[in-house]
Amino acid sequence: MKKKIQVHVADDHKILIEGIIAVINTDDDIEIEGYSLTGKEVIDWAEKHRADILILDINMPHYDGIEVLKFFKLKKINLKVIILSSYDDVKLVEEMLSLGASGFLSKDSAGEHIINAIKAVHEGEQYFSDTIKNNLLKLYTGQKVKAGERPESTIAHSLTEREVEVLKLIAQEYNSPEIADLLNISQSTVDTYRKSLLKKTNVKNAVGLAMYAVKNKII
Amino acid sequence: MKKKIQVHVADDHKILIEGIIAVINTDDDIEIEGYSLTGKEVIDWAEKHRADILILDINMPHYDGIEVLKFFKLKKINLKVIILSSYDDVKLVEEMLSLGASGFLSKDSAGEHIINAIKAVHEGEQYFSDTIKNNLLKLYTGQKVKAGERPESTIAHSLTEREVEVLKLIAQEYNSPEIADLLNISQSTVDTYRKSLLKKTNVKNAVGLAMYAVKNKII
DNA sequence: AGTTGTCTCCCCATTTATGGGGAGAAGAAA
DNA sequence: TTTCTTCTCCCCATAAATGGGGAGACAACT
Repeated sequence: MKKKIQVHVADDHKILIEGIIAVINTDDDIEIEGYSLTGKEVIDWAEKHRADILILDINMPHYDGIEVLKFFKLKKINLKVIILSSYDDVKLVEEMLSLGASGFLSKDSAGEHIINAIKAVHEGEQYFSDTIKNNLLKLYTGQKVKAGERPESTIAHSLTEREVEVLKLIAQEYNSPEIADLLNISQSTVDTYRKSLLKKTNVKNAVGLAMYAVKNKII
Repeated sequence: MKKKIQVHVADDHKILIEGIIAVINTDDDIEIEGYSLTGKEVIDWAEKHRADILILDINMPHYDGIEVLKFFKLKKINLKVIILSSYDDVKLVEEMLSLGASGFLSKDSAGEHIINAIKAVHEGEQYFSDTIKNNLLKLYTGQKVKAGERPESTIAHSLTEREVEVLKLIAQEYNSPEIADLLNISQSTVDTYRKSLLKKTNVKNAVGLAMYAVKNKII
């Protein structure tokens, strides 16, 4: 008998985990190795255990999916990861690809796609659910992409370190005088960063910057 | 044979719906009437169909759970609703209670609780999952609550409809002149709403308002 | 040696936002 | 009827944010 594909599931919503387990149990080639409810649990698990595939939610308490992927990269843990993302997370696909993710499943997609994703990724392929593919298309329309090239990132336009620092503080309701004080620079400098942040992120005002920070998980 | 309890499920994540259906199918007294993937679908469904219990996610595209409840109230649709909430939504419990919700299930809780919740609510009781109860306790610690009285809301201080409208627009990067134009009111009025929003939500500035809107799923 | 990027600071001006107050009209609730 | 809430608008003033420009110091890279 062929060895079954071992799958570990990480999501903070237990009901969703139960759903995935229920779906996976309908397939004879795959079995659940276990599950984790927080990013920390995933990291702890990964240090002592192994599975063929990890299904990973991005948005979890106590270390989110991105941090988990970074940890794997740092520790050179080689594990095939399928990202389970909600519609908002699509913009992070590139970052997650570069961090070693192999597949992307939208939570909107039907459970049956999980099976296909697991099998494809297990064979070494990449897998993107239709919803994700459509959202990616929307995101990149207007950008010409030559074959073999990756499109330029539309987001996180290489903000500099200092800009990110200022952005974080703006998103935490600090105003310019306060930020100047916290970073030990003049208010003029802070205002200069505000201007460059507005240009680079292409938003209208501080509220836009805060929303940008949220969407790009900068805070 | 006793008639089974008919349940309709509304959530934008199909996998989660499948999980709930799988759990519910383990119980002989309950059966799934159908499901909806957006708030709009729920409203359309409610106009023509009926079930005993609706399990409703708060955070959905195209009319969120709150709006669905408001619609029910407006149309005097009498349907027992169990809210399926993620950890962030707890602060909205009071608002949803006043809108007629009968139960609150955390997505963190195990699937078995769904069965208990459905049966309790069907008997006319209220049901709160432990996670929700704990979070509510945290929220209200420090406030003395006399028996029989409802604690005063610490947040979401019953923002008025108009305030919520303005808040949504602020969180979408509109400034006061633009909001005045969009709502056909004077800029003075918009600024009055800004002030009352700042007081009620206890944040420092427009960025804080936007973050409040995000946290409370108002946008 | 020259270019480029980042960090730092300043000038100017205008527009927005914030903070305090008051107040009328309409409707709901007590 | 009186009270309360909500929505609407205004006055005042100061603080903050935005938009344009320039510019020096320093490190890294070509």
